[in-house]
Amino acid sequence: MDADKVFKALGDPTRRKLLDLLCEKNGQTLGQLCENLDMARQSVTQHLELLAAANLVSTVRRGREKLHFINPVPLHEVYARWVRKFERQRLSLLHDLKTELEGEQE
Amino acid sequence: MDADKVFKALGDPTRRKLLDLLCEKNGQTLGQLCENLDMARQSVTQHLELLAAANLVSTVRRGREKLHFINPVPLHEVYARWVRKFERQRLSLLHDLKTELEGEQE
DNA sequence: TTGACATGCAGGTATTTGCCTGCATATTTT
DNA sequence: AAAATATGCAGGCAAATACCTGCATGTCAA
Repeated sequence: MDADKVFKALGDPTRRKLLDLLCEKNGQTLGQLCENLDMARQSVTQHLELLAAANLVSTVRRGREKLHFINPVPLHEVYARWVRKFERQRLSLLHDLKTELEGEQE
Repeated sequence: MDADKVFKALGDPTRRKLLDLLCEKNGQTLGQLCENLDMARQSVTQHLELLAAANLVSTVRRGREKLHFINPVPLHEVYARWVRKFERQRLSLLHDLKTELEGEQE
């Protein structure tokens, strides 16, 4: 998994909205997704390409349509490998120092 | 919490490295952080400003130094409010459809 | 007080990004 | 086959981004 691509992909609100849309209804076509995204089709395509590069979305061709499916695995991996360690960190010691110092000056 | 700022802040590898550095040793000065980040001090400052804007880092002045502290709360909030719903989603029905369709063409 | 040190401020530039339009291709429908 | 539909490809532009350098300010120590 390329964590950088995942974070980059999530860094844009349009792309997060695309994931939201696919979360509501998986397997939507490009056209369907465009209906909810006040911008040109080609822009949506580019966003979807980035999501696909991050492996957050995979596609299936069905005739002239292209169906888009969300893949939650990279999200979970990013959380498990990266976010988690910040959550359960014992920052308390230095956090107390910080709070103390803040009390001095604020 | 401004989720957009948090995602934006996390979208850059340098800023994630800054969080990593602060995770290893909280309360570091700008100078200390620069030592680990092969780029000009001013660039690091700008990255730290973005992290602060996302409330991922808070600072305390101590004399001529500026101490940087990591704040894991926005990370947890982003996970709880946004990432989580993708993890425990029942994408199975349509996922099965997708798998089936993939089988047809691949 | 003077010099060394830590950071702040103000631009300047090259690259990336997000968006667009115009035309091409592929598939279905009539 | 021809028209309608769904998507792909190529290029172009403005704004944002990630860097930088040079100078200013504030703080500590000799």
